[in-house]
Amino acid sequence: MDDVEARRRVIEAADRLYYGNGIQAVGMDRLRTESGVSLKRLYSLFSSKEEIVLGVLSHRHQLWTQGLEAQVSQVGAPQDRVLAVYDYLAGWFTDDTFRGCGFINAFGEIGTAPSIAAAVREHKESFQRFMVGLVAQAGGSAELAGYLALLAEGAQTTAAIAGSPDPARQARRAAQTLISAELGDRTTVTV
Amino acid sequence: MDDVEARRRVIEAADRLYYGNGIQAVGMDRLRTESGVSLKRLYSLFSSKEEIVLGVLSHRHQLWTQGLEAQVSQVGAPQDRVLAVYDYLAGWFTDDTFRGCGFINAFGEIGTAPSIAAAVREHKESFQRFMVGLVAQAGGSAELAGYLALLAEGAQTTAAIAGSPDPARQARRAAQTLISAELGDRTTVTV
DNA sequence: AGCGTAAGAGAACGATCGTTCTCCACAAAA
DNA sequence: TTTTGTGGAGAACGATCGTTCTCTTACGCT
Repeated sequence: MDDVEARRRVIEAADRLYYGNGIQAVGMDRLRTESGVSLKRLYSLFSSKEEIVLGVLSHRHQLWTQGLEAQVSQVGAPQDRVLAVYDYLAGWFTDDTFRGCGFINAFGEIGTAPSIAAAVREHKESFQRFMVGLVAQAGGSAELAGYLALLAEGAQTTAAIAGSPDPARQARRAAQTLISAELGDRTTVTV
Repeated sequence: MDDVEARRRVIEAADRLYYGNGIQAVGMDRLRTESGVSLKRLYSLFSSKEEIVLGVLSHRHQLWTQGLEAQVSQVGAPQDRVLAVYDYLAGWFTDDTFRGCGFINAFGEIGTAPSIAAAVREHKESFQRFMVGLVAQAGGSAELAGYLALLAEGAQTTAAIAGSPDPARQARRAAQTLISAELGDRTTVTV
């Protein structure tokens, strides 16, 4: 097993364990057992647990971004591409391992560590930028994109706590209303 | 110091420490030191740390509810009473100890404990009911109330992570748009 | 074959976790 | 004054934390 493969196994196991149980609740011994990577190797690949957490967040950011872009790319009409964000959320919320946004959870638990707080902030800023671009393609303002991002964030926490995927559809309908209010209804082409 | 006063000191210290540092990061020794209540007394007042966390959540629920109702009660016009929710958030977000919603944080960190998850769920359901009532007074639907609750939830996490109180005002403007879309603009009386 | 070295398993380290127990001081009752 | 008992301070408990170290095995090189 080379270093690349070992890192992959560690990050994958850590992501699953930290996300499902909380970060502090999972010790290095458990991570060793479930990743199959010895403690010595773990500490040669990562300098500390905090580095592993940062690696997990980076990995999660990639998965999120790729999944989101894949969902959006399946849709053509600019306004529907914006709404596809909430369809992506709806699919995620029905995953039975769903337990809210891993970044928000990490921030609440160990956001006092500056490097963790920074990683979470960057992820959320990246999502904001993504929404601004997507909304701009539909002719909408950055202000509108901010509203739609708030709805997406609210849907994530509400779905996690209520244990229901419904907030995704609810957020989608609210987004439709906000888009229509700024842009008018463009489901039929106007010239 | 009677039991009532001792409980008050424990809950107050625990709330401050857990909210500011995360729950698992604060041990019973620190809680003993900062509350001034001995470990023996602590365990005669509460059967376990989990009971203390539940007490903190209950206390936080009371503070939140009272503060919210106080803010809303200062306003007369039904639509403005709805918007006062976001003014309450704006005030909270500027508190320099603000670190997001304590319930969301607790859920992410130790939501695997059923009693904690239940307490968080009840708090959020209570807020949903509050919004439904408030929106109904303005002639709005439960569906609209759901949208406005999502905005409030999203504003809390976004403000915490971005470290800015601005999402409160952003959510307020989005809420205004959603209210106008369902009810029309009622800032001047229409007959 | 003999030697050097990297990596494995997991014991060990000091610290701290939640919880319990011991010991002592002081106040009320006899 | 002596006895009894309640509650405080904090030591102690076993477990587990993140991290390091030891010991052993096994493989590459000459």
